[in-house]
Amino acid sequence: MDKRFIATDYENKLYSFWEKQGFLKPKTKLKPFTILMPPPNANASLHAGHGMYAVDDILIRYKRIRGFSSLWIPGMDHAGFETQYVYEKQLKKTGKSRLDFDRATLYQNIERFVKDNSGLIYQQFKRLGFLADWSRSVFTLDSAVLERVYATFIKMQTEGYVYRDDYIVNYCPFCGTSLSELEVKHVERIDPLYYLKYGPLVLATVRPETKFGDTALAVHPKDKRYQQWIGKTVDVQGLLGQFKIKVIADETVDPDFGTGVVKITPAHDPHDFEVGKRHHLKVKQVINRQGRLNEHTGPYAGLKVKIAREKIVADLKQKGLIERIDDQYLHAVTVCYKCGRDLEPTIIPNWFIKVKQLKQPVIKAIKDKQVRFFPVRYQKQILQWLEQMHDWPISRQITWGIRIPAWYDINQTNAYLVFLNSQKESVKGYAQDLLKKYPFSQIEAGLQELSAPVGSDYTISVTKPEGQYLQETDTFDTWFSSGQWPLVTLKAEEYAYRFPTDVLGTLSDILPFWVSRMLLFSLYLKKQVPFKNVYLWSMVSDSKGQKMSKSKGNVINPIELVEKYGADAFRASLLFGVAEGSKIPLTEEKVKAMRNFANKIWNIGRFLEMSLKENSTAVDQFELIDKDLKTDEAKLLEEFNKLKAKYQNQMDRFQLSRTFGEVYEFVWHRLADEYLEALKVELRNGNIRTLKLVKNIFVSCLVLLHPFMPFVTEAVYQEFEGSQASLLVAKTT
RNA sequence: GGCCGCUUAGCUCAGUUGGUAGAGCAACCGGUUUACAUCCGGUAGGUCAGGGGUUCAAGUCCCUUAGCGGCCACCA
Repeated sequence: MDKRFIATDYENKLYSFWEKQGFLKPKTKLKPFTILMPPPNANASLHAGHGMYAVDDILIRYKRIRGFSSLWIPGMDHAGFETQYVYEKQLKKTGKSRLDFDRATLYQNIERFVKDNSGLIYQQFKRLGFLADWSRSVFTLDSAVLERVYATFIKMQTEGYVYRDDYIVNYCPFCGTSLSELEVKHVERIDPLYYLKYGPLVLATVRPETKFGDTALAVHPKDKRYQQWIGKTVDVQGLLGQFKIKVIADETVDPDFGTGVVKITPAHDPHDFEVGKRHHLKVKQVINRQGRLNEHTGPYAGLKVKIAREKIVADLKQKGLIERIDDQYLHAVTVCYKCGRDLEPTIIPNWFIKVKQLKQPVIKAIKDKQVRFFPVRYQKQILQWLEQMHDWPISRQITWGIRIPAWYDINQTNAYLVFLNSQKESVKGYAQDLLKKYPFSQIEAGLQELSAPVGSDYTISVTKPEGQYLQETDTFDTWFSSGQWPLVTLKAEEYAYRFPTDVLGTLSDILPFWVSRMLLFSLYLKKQVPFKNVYLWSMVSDSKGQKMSKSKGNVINPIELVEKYGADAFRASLLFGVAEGSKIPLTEEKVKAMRNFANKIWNIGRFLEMSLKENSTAVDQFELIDKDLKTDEAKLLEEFNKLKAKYQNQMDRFQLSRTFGEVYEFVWHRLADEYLEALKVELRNGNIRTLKLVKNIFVSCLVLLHPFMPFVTEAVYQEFEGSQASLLVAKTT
């Protein structure tokens, strides 16, 4: 044995050994243990956060050693929004944009882009030693997944869970899609607050450019200052001339904000949209999806929001319609979590899932502990989130994803269409007008976008119906398909045996997006929870607890660490001394410390191997009986047995970090520092009585450590037992 | 504003039903005739955020204050 454990000499060799031995696949006819891997983005490469997938691997190996039929099924996610964003960024470098392509071509291009960039992450997972059954990998755009997603959608449609409605969504004009409430970020910002004169009243707003879409003014019903105006109509001098507007009373108006009077713009503000619904106000859109003012805004039509605002403010000032400006107004703005730009609340017809009934079984299952959360505090969080979950908008205005299988008869539906004509020019307009100028086939071939008004008839079908039908251009929200992950990864015949699966290990921040949706779909379609335990981990951060990001320049490339210190060291560093559910600071120092531990394990093995060899004749003849143990020997054995009992107990409760720490402590500071140091003296005196005992204890420790540090433990074990031996099937006490 | 969590050695953090504090890294002193210097032995360093309470005994339980963080809601 070498003086040191050189990880790179062993890792690839051992991994292919495990592969050849068939350890990536489960043994049948044993108690099942199943984990579904959270599918990483298909075009992703390994980042530090993926390191925590090691948690799954630890459990898979632990259970395998304990005699379970461990199965870890991997997969990849098409990650609609994320991927299209990355693709478009790259496209931009070539001077093009998605608008240069028809939908079908764009899809194909992204598909090729993903194909070219995928697969790398599995290679990197293998370097980390993951015992997943790669042959069973599922991609979220595989035909089996599509079938499942369509079938679910059709079932939901049939059972009345699907509807279309105009909805005010957070629309990102830059990314060209609406974002769910979970995908928006709130940032605090100082903006000017304008006090505008509306006839006899004055109101405060940060968005004067939406004034053309105002359909009411509102005050608090108990506000003494404005009682006389409630229900009345006031005459207002505006930029486009004189107009009348009604004053309404609504409880949600904060009398302390500004003057206590607010303008209601249902088309461009979520709160106003709700108020508008309550008071049956007109919805008047004045900003389009490109983030520009539209034809209802007179001279401002065509201007981008920010520029329009400046101009409008200037004109208002000139006309004396601004009372004052508070330029130190601190408020929260919703921005796109992806590109960081201001979102434009916009009315867009959307597809929705009614969740009121669907979520009830989920809440019940969680309360009944059919699913358990580790750490437990997340149980409360997900319950809180479910309680106030409202209807789920499942449509996204992006191309990369599963296209909603709804078809519109274009002669009956006056949909808004955008397509590229045969000269590759962009044409926009309503179907009825366009069909007079262009043949249907040209519209169909060049189609980029279709937006059918709410209430349009549609046909749900996986294939195109007979006639002049165009398919919905919206795709399903990524989580609509990945939410059905547990229902597309197992084979039909496995459900009786492996479902619900045992553990879902994933990042805590996708608890609402993913975990809750999987529960929802699974309980809806299978009447069962998809997994019994949810193990949540947090962000891997830098040494100061800050999130790694390119802009901060604190990104650590895990593969570099693996190359330098070994996969075991990297894995262990993410577990050692980390509280379950807390942030996981990753530092090179820590990886180094764990590399040292791997080396320690190696050298304990080396020492024992050398000692056994030197004294082989004496050792062979000597048998130590339990009752002959001296106090310190008995004590060591007792401590080890205690550790082992604790180990099992804690591992089953997912206290991985603590368990690992305790084994570390025992192996290094107890077994090596104390016992082996004492044993050295004995050996010098030719006393070999405990050598076998210590070796057995050490090998048992290797078993305990194996899930955490698979490579070094297996390497040492093979030094003892030969190159075909494996801890994964070792028979130890 | 609602719910949850955190505050322990210079840094990052452990500390399971309450029994006078630990690890890793960093620092200091000493030690290499071969298991490992990726090591061993030792030293220093904490009024366990502040205050109050329960108890024979509190880092650990209860109340409270402050600061930090997470989730949610609001934000015209």
